Amino acid sequence: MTEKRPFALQRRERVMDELRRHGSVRVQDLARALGVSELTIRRDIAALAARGLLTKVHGGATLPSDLDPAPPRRHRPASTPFTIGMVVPSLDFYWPSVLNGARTAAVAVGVQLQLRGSSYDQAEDRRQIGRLIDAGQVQGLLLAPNLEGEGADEMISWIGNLPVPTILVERHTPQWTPTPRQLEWVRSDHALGLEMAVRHLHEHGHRRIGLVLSKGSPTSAHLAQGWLKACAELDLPSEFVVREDVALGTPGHRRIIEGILTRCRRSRTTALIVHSDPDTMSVAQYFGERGVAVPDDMALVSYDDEVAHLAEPALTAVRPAKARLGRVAVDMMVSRLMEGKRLPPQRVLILPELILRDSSVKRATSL
Amino acid sequence: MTEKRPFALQRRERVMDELRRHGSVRVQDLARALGVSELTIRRDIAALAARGLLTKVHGGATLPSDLDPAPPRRHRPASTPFTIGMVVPSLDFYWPSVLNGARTAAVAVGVQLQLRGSSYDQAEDRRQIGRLIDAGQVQGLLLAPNLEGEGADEMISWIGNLPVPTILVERHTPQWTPTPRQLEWVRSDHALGLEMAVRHLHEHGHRRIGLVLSKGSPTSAHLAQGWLKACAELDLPSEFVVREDVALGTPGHRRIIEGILTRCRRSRTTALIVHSDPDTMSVAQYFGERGVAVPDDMALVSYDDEVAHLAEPALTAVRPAKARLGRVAVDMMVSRLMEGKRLPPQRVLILPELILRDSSVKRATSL
DNA sequence: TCCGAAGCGTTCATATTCGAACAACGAGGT
DNA sequence: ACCTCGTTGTTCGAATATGAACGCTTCGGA
Repeated sequence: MTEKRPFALQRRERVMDELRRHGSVRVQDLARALGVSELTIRRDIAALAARGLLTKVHGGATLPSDLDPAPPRRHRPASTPFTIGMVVPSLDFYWPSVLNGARTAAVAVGVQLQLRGSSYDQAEDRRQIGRLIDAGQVQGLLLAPNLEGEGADEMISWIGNLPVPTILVERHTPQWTPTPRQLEWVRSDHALGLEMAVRHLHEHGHRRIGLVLSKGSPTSAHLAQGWLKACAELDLPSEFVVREDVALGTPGHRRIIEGILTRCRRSRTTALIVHSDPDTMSVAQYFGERGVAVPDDMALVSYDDEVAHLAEPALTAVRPAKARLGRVAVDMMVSRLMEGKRLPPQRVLILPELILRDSSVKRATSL
Repeated sequence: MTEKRPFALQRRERVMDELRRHGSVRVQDLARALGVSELTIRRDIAALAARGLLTKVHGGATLPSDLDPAPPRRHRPASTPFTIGMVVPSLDFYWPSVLNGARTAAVAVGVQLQLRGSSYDQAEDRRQIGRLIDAGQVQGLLLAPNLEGEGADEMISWIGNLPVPTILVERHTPQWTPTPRQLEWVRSDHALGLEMAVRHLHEHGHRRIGLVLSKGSPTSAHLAQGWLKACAELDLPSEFVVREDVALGTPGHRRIIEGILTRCRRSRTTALIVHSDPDTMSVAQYFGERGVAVPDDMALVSYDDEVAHLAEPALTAVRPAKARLGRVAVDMMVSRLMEGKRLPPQRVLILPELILRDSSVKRATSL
């Protein structure tokens, strides 16, 4: 069996990923987690530090800090001393990739990016945004606040009246917003992503398809919408929708998946689209245990391609272009800061991609 | 079956495929799997890396990563020998401003722009597009074809299969398009523009508003849609819609306007939104002749701010950001040409602006 | 202030991978 | 038939990635 050790670059990506998630990393932990010597990790960290992507500290590394005694020798024409604030609801799910793209873009155009983690809670969103504003350091804001439920309208109008330009990321508003200027946003077209998944399965003969949505996610609404649209257009039954988290850690997930399996059998459903890779992997695993072969007995498509390629079989997945999202957001903000109000508001949809792997169609070509 | 070794191109497809599936590939595995020498695989990887489709690492390759120490070619400031073709349906109405923006952007980034005028006719569109393709001079196309009526679906799939990347301008498609890649577009959010006009009038007390749409324009559909949406949201009657051209040159325009006036009086309509400046001016003029004061007896908002400021009184108007549109289209195409397929498809809405002048509200400040 | 331990980085060793140079091969064109 | 051009394979010295050893540095408590 071939050594299944990740490449150096992947290791470094992992370092940056851990950093974004936890703000700091320890050499020891990483060495253990990746199964390499500490020295190797140190070398990785040194390389990343040399490019100003992190700050080396005794025992590990942290996010780049201005207090870093070794200043990054980036010879960028820092002609735009802008600082952009960014508030995202989570630092360990979905958003790290977005931040990655944002950071890269920021470095490329020479602006600072100031990050705040929030939660999926409106009060917390406002607190974090308020902190950034009050500090007076940021000239623009990229926000992904919670815009569901009660306070949505008020939140929108609050955001629209902030003293600095604002762009929503992965959020959208009613078409018209009661703000001095119409709010701008950039978001993934999740509805289209789901539609792509449905059409892919339809093309391969599936006529009864199920949808498993995670419970709390703001994307669920878009996914459901795309689902309904696709089913209507293709003349498929659209009643099979489950709204449950079924990832491995969830209490009772086995019982829930068993329920899904039963329902699939009863309705002769031959394909499932599941939101979030961990959930899909959990489903795939349970199905495997119960003798349901993927993709032969049941085709699976995951939504949100983070770790789908690590599953066995590798999962076909819809991949929102998260890095691009972050990049476009930063670019838009920079344009706005440079051109000011002259620039008409703009709303951008980034289309996801469908990555074909092994969980939806039997491979024609074998290794 | 003969041991048929795949062609180089297929091999590279395979590399990319494997990459998408598993996130990384190693030279050894591929060489073994494809029955070629490692060097060959390395050469493939090098070629793909040069196009930015993957990141080379010791031992194999990974998906393009921002940590790539050898980043793709930064755009050469002087020598981007791209030529972008652009086909627009008219050279004397609406489109000149768009072309202006496109031309400016093209000059700014150093690409050629090759222009073709078409008509609002599908056959002519295809002929013009075909000519550009056949000449073999253009690397990308910005198109504004007629996508209404019968042949729309076929037109869309024809465009989606052209051998060069394509971006629709001021057009849109069904969310999902039956094309290898989802079509991209950039367009004005006319529906929102009209909604802004309605809300503006509503804010100033108007409760019975009329809409005059021009007959042949592809924007009419969007305007009608925004109209219905706004009226529904504001709880206004939405039945007053006229679809007639009423500009000064139109035969019978006085009779039509007289009809509109009568209808306004009967339904106690106090505000009109009229598509196209010349039509609005014509209405304003006729109303003036008939003793209907603008804005006191009748508020007017024009759609499409070309000459609205020249009217007397100056017309409040919704202004689609046409120059911006052209510029964004060119920028998008340049990104696509430089970054290739790596770039996920993108769809952009440019929001119009409402320009307040004298035809909709009595000026508070009187001289 | 000092001390021990954990962490760090230099140097060397080793396995692996890379790519330049040249040879071999095969498909088209003349 | 011949040539040419582009692709592929082989060989081999160079480059790279990693790890072990060992002395130096830094940290955090006494």
